[in-house]
Amino acid sequence: MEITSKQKQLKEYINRYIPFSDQEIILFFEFLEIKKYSKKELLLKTGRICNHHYFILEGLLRSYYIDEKGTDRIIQFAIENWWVTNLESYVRETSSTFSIETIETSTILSISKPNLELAFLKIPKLERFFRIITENTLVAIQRKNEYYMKLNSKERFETLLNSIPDFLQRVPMYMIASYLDITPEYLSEIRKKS
Amino acid sequence: MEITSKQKQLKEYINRYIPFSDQEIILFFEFLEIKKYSKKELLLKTGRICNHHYFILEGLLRSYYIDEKGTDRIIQFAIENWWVTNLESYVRETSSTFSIETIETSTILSISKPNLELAFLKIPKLERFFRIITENTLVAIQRKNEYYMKLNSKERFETLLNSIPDFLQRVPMYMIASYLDITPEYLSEIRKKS
DNA sequence: ATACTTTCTTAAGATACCTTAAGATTTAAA
DNA sequence: TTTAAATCTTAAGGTATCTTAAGAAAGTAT
Repeated sequence: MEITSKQKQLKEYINRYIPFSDQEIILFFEFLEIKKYSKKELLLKTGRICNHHYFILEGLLRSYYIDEKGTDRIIQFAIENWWVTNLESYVRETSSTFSIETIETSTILSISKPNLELAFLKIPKLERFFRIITENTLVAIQRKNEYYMKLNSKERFETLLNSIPDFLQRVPMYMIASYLDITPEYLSEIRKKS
Repeated sequence: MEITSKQKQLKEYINRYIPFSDQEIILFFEFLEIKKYSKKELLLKTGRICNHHYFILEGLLRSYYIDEKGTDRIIQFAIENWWVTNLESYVRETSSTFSIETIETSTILSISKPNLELAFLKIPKLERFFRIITENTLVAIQRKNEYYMKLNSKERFETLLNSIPDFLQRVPMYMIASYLDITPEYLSEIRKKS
């Protein structure tokens, strides 16, 4: 049986961490759903329980909440070949404190909690794989914290651009400001000085 | 075979997440080392590769680094029944960007990376257990981030005291200030106002 | 008990970043 | 092509928090 290009993309991603055969990918794919989203569609809404893991085949998402003043606060961006979820809400089955929304038109794979549990039984290697990507997520979050503590706004901005250069093209400045936890006005000043 | 009180403590902790029999605990214990540390001893030093997971049976630790101005910056405290490591350093085998040190006299279990891999083979359930505690760590870090973004210094201080009330007795103020990412002088002002 | 070290406080001046408000520019819609 | 919506910039005044420096209080060792 031939594998599709989307299956191939997922396989290449998984193979970074664990060897998976075409057979295993095809088997895993049966537990997944695929869906295309247009701009500004919600995958997860604040207040709901998150019961999926999402894998971005194509596109760009943001996780954010709206603070008491009504301002969007972006917690995280996510691009192609990233897994996204609200792990706290997923694991504890508590209502999510943030939303996940597309910034661009995006193609997303998703797996529900019951399906993931079934998949763990059918493909035991997956347990290890999900431990590893959870570890990686943790490392990424710790990195972000670290550079937040160590750097001032200007340095945070530069670090972000260095790590994902095409962000300037793909994400509006005011969203980058929100992610950096500064006002758009102040980001504008910072950029002027550079 | 009777289990020791330390084995019992670990068992009770693990049983919060996964059922483990006395037998399994005794088996797992063979992969662990136990050691007593006095105040201000290092478990992990900046620059070294972290190749252990640590479990605190008793005592209090901090993770911290020293910034370019020579000031200690505390990333995390950890108390009884917590696992501690530098996961990035452990997973990627890169040199650690922070140190882990005892604040109080502490009794610590540790497991080395090779031993943990062996233990995964002998006790497959452990793989799930470590996925779960990694998830929990991630949730805790995300929580901390969230309240850092949402709250001002005074509110952060109050939140910390509410979550771990005996911290005031166990940890000096200047360390709490460091953890809250403010100066001791400013923390002093905040507390005066309360 | 005395001296030494660690921890905590006070206060004045400095700075990073925010708020508000308005206008300029770019992008999308009719 | 014109209009409306979204995004970005500028500037003035304000606030949270820092820096420096010094002294007070508490804890520990001789």
